[in-house]
Amino acid sequence: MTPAPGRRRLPVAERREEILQAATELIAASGFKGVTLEAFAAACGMTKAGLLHHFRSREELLIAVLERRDTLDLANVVETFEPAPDPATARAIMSGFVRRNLAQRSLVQLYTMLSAEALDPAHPAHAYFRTRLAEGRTMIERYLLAWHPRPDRAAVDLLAFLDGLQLNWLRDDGIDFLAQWEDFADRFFAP
Amino acid sequence: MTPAPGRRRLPVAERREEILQAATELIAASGFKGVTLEAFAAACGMTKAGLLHHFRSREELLIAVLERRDTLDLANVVETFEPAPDPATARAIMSGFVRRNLAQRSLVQLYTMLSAEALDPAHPAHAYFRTRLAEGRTMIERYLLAWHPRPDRAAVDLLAFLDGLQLNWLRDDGIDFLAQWEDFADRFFAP
DNA sequence: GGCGCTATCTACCAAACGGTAGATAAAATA
DNA sequence: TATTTTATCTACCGTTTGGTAGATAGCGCC
Repeated sequence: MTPAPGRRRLPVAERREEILQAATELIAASGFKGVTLEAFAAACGMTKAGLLHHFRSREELLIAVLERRDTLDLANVVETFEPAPDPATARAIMSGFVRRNLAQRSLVQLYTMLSAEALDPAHPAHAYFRTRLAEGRTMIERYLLAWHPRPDRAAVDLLAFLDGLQLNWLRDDGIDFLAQWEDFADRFFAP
Repeated sequence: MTPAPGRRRLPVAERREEILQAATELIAASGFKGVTLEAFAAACGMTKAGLLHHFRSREELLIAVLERRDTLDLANVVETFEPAPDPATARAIMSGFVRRNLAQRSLVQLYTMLSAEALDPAHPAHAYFRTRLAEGRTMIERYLLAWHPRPDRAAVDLLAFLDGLQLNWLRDDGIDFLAQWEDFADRFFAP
């Protein structure tokens, strides 16, 4: 990537971050199965061996990518749910969430591709996604949709629509994500 | 698979069909990238070389799998759309579609995993899914939802919800697909 | 029963893969 | 400047991969 004349030596934290960023983009583009160690390394101007000095295996790199996204993204969302909001606030919260996703297309694609790959029980991230997504749904059901007559059904409804809309938006960026969301929300949060 | 004592010789059409069925299930379980030629072959009790006698490459096998599903599944749906139905009929048609999908979980998983993999422009099935899904959406928009004030938006809404619900159902089969669908339909087809 | 066709097999190959071992060089410290 | 530390590299290994070449055997037809 950089026109390194020979060898570029970075402090550990910095190099790790650089690798994780590059890996995130690569996985977003081609899925985890679709990217080789060599490719991960080349993307930040190193060799396989150099990368493996920071992550002991390709699989460990994947886990690190996922955990990084968690710490970056989840922390500031949790407290938003206290106290349990009314419908209008819930809608506003979700709209904020939608808007943030809209601005991070490649990250959305990472999660979409990976979580589909990981439907296979043999996939290294299978367990991660199972628990991660179940937790997310429970949280939405308990806090965000506490006002709803059937929070369990509603949570599945909401997540299904958002997941599906993301998927279709990734396939065809002509889709007006925000407008579609507001349409849905009009019905979903109606009295 | 079969306890073939030595060598099992089948008529071409029969063998091709057997291979395609097995491949469909394997891809459904692990995605296309996740299954090797050897695995495809072994699943119907052959060797790689034997399989490659029927499909010249692994990629050609994938295309054949997709085209087979098209011919099996699409033909009898098209005429259902003539003439353009009213809302109640449209809902009934979609319910039928949902019910059929429910009965073919592994086929649904095949499409879900593959179409996510194929978000990568370098994927062998990328073009296939782009055109296939766009056509489907157009058809729904023009015929099935002709009665709707905004058929374009509605088509995206409907497909997004169904895709997302499928995805979540594959992740967690505790989800009551049919009930969720009827919930959604109550709102979607409301006056 | 003998013959031809071809579906299938055994054996192999080159390339790509994840990962390891040991050499090298860039900083930090003294 | 000399020494230590360690981030990075070069070179390699064993395995798995998609695919090929040529031998073998099951079936239809005379």
